[in-house]
Amino acid sequence: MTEAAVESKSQQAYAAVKARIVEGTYTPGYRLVLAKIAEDLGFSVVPVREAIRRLEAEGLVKFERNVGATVSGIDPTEYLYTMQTLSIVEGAATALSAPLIDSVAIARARAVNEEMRECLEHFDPVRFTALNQDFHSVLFEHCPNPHILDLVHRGWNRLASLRSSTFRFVPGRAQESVREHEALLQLIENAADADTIEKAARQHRAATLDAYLAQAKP
Amino acid sequence: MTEAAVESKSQQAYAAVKARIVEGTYTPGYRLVLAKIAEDLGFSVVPVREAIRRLEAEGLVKFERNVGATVSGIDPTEYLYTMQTLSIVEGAATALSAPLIDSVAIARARAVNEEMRECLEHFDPVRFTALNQDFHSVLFEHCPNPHILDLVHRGWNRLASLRSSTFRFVPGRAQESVREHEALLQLIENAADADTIEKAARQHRAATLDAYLAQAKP
DNA sequence: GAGTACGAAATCGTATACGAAAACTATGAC
DNA sequence: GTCATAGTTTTCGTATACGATTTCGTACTC
Repeated sequence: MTEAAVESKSQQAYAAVKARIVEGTYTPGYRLVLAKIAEDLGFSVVPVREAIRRLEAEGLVKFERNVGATVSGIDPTEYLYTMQTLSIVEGAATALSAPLIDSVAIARARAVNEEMRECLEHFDPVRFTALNQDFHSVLFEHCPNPHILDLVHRGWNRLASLRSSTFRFVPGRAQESVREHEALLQLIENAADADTIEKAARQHRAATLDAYLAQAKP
Repeated sequence: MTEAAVESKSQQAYAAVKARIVEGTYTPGYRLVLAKIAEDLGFSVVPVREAIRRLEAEGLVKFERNVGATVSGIDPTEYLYTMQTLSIVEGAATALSAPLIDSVAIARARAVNEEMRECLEHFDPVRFTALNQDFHSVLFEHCPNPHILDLVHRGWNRLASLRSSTFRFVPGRAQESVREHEALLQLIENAADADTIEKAARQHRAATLDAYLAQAKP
């Protein structure tokens, strides 16, 4: 079992840079200099370049010809686009998954949601965010269409790069979110029709966007 | 006006290979050898490799470590995933665009659809397919969310690589499609509510998938 | 004749190198 | 003090080169 299956360097570079973006080491606007990253990782620039372009395709970085790459993010318009798209694909993913979710998974999701409620009391927004992803991951884990699941994950990644920005935290929204989770679980338990579930899931995401917009406007 | 704005070679390579896939020169399963393509284009392998990886990210080619790239496609399961996803994103794109479509665009779309009907009489499936894209492009051209539009285009590209396969042509489906287009235009003209339009657009794509499945099963 | 082992060829993955474009800096004119 | 300009530096884009891995063909064994 000498099983190597070493990742290619470009793959490693991809994972490394992505991690730094998602965890917030590289914040939006950060200039990604190929040579510098290559040196950090001990690779040459070629695999690093490949990694960066892949991240560009996923929307995590912005690449400008002969200038270089920067961590993308920020722009409220972009946030709107991403949330709107997520609303749609998450709605679809939930509706497609719902009939395949068994009572065990429901119980698991409910436990996660309960923990989220506790996070609110102890004011732990970081853990709350992580649990929120867990919650939805449980719902989606049997999604029959991997393409849609992939789109969901891409959206999450984009949002992750904005984590510490002002976008995420709107007063009162978190409490509402926990309530919506429970309502969603009940719809799934009761085998509500796909349309109803899709609409509820879509609304769940849309409400977060609306809360942000309402706060941002005035 | 010496306006140069030369495309980068990797960009040219991307466009060239993509075109060959979409137009059917490289059919699914075709082995894309970096060195060979590079020689054809007169570039070195580096930009070609970059282009191929970009196409991989879009799902047009499949890349295997230390082995190489092949034009992807075929698999009925993959077709199902793609069509299902397209159904969702096209539905959303149509619903979002509908309020922004003016009567001029409607007339244009209707003219295209009329031409599609004529194609059926002269049995010109190639032109029919092209016009079909034109039709939907008119509907989407003012789509307020570029992310969603991008997803639509990605789906189209995937399907394009399957063009000459059995997937596309199901007896009678084309006639139905033209009728559905007209119905869709009327919904938009009458400013039907977003839900109705979304459902109709979604169904339009789903029906093609269903027709294929019904034919494939028995 | 089928299957295995080994060697040659093909192809990929990555490093290094260098020309080209952009960004920065310093200098000078007004 | 501001703007324009020329020179320097940084960083990217691509070519070339070579080691690593896989594939293919051939010979050999049973």
